Amino acid sequence: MNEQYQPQDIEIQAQSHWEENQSFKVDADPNREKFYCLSMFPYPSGRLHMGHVRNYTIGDVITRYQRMLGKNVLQPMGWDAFGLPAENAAINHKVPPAKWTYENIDYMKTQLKRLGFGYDWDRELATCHPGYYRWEQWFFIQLMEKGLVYKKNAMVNWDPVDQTVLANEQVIDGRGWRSGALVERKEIPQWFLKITDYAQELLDSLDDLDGWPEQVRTMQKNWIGRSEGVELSFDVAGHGELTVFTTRPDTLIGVTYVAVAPQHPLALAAAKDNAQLQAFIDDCSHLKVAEADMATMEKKGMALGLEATHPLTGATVPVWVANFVLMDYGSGAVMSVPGHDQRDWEFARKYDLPIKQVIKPMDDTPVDIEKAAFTDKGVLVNSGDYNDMDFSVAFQSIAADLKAKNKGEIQVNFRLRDWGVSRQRYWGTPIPVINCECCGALPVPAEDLPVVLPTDIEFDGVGSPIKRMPEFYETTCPKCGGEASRETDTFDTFMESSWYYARFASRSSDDAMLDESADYWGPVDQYIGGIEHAILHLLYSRFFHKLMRDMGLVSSDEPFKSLLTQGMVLAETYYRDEESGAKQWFSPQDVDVQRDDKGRVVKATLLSDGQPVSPSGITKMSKSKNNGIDPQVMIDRYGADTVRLFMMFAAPPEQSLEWSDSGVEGAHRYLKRLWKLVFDHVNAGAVATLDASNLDNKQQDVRRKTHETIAKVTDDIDRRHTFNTAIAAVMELCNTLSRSIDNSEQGRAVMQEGLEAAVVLLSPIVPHITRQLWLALGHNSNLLTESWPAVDDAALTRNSIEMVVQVNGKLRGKIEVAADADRDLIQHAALADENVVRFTQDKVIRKVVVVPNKLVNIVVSDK
RNA sequence: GGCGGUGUGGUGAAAUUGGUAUACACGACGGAUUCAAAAUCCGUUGCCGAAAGGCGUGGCGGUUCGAGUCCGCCCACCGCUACCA
Repeated sequence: MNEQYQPQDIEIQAQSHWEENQSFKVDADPNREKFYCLSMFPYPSGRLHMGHVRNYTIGDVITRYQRMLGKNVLQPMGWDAFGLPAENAAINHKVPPAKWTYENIDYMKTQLKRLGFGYDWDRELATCHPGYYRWEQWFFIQLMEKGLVYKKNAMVNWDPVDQTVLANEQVIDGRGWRSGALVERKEIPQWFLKITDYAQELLDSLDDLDGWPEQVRTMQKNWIGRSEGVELSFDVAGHGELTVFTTRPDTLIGVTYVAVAPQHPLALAAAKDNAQLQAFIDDCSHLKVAEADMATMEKKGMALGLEATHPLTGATVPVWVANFVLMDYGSGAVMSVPGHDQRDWEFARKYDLPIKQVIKPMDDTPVDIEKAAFTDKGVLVNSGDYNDMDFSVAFQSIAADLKAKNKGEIQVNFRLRDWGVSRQRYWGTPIPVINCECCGALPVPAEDLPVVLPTDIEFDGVGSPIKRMPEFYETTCPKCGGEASRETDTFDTFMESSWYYARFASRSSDDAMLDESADYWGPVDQYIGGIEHAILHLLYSRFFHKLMRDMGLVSSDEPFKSLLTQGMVLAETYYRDEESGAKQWFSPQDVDVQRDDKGRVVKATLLSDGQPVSPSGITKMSKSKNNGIDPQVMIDRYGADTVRLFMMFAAPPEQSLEWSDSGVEGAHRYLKRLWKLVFDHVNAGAVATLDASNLDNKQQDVRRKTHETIAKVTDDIDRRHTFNTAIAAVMELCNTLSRSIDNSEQGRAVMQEGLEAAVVLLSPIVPHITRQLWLALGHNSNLLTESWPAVDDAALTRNSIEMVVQVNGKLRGKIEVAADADRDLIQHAALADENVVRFTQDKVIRKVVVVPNKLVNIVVSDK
């Protein structure tokens, strides 16, 4: 054993050993318990970032731990390879997206291997490979045939200069990011998947996902947004019926106007001979199609000059157009009750529309409807026959009256909208559809799949190149044989990431999307990824899984049994103001920080010129703030184990993690100390067999610490996933061991047991150094499959326990009592404690609370 | 705007079921070693106070023998918001 810890040598050695022995290759084996551990696959952006390192370290730790429990463990890795950044890179660097993507994959793969992650690389996949996306095309065709797919017009952000559709992130302050042109909203035909058909099931089965964080389930529940209400219609003179949905039919008598979306047929019709109205509608077309922007913009509207007849009272109310009503959602129209809805109230105030109170509080507290809307449920007033009814009675009787008049009925509504999967982009899976003038939109016949995306192209950012490639889109109709053209839109990349977990399990299936091993490995036992995916990716995957189930491809109901959502990786930011007024951002690694004698930061200067820079807080590592730390630099400097250890130690996985150079050095220092501790022990010669019944008190204390640590670390890794406290516990054990050097025969045996425990417990986190230390401690077995250490309960027993004594809740003393002491004895000892007496002697003792094994609280008051 | 989360020493954090607030680290300070520095090792380190003791988990209030933890209101910051992945 080398006296110096040399991470670069031992890590490369360990990694080639694993590679040569195919240590992480697995096959389905029905006789063994399986465990499928999956981390969200990366987008191949160029280099790994710290968020990847964190995500994949967590996954690797869990994988290695589960393997040591004796399970058949699968941990695959692949590439979410389609997407917008490849198109941006193509524009900026004049590299075709495919070439750029595959080069990135090659580089990032070497990085993942250098970090020691135990993946079964035989299962690697890239979603941009036709062998992968052909099954997605096949699946879409099955969905078309089952009627789960339809085409309709939907809104996009349109750049009139670049003649292209923009993603929300490409719209900056209402303008196209490249052209600077004012972005317009435009309706174009797009494909949709009927996720709303599964809304109820997606909601119901959330209750079964007890391995998911409560917050993610809540977010999904709110996103699906089931509500019970009434769909009803108003007659609009000369235009027929206008349908609206409301969850508050009890307020129906309080309707003072109705509002429609700017793109609503009623608004468009009214604008034909009203230039002002047309201008307003045009103005509304310069809005981003993002929910956040819609919700925070100024609420504006205009009267259409149309009147709607109230379905119950027969009164007429004006019809308005309002910019906050969404055409894509519901019927594109809402009824407005300014008295009992805050947004309606503000709108009514702004445009002088009447506000009518029809609900009062249950307890008759006065309400001033002139100051704000009263939005709570209550009792009806000013509502004729419905007066004095409470919410649920009013709900039912108004719904019944509407039904009797054939004007409405009770309906369940979901906030969830169908999933628009068309993207007007090049770098994605071609939608396998042929458009024929005679026969309409038809699926590409299964035997013609895949529809391969041409990769030998020039990409200039003005539209998608395949829209200009007749050799791609010109084809014949599979039905009539006439001239037809292919769809040139591609799929939303969420399509690829919605089923990759299942494909990993049946990676070798050549003639089907999935084979029977999808059911051996699935569902995923532990899924790990960023919290930012809490809604969309995780909901779409759950939807896809149910679609695949209903097609007989898998038998489980849900794709991911347990979910761990990891926090972001943050770093300090530093900047200088430039003359242009812009900020220049400096990498934290180029900045020197000076502290006062309390350790507070007083000054930051740039290493290169010694001049000051301004700190600007801690934010997510990003290119724009130049505060990303390259994992590769850290691996080269300290080794993979140090990076892994720091990542796991700095914060619990679900919280955000702040990068700290000195924290990394601390992690490295600890590994050096551990190495030295083992080296000194091994160097002192052979070790006798442990005789647990023949130890002195100190040896028993050390041994107890060893077994307490095994219990704590097992619980932390297995149940809590708090790797930071697991590491802290092993550090404590090492501190105890290094302070208790005992060269007696049994002292050395206790040390051997303690060091072996530390090495095995840490092995999932720092697999390279522990492999070497395991060998040094005299083992030639494979640490990867060594069984996880068991707690010896006998080692945990104590003769006496320390208990805390409080007086009125304040700590006043500590007492040592026998482990089996009864309540009276404990109380007696507590009251007799010298310091406790000082605080009780002039007082009256009101009560004594004894909490076994913990504390005694003596409640006193003045005489 | 909506939904979800976070807030504890100089810093990252710990306290798992309402029971000793600050484990484990980082930083800082003091010391040993060294020609010197780095590295390493040892010690001190929540705040106020000479001490006794008091105060202290974003703020205000409540429940309890006892609250970082439970309840109510408020503040600040972060994530998602349907075409970023």
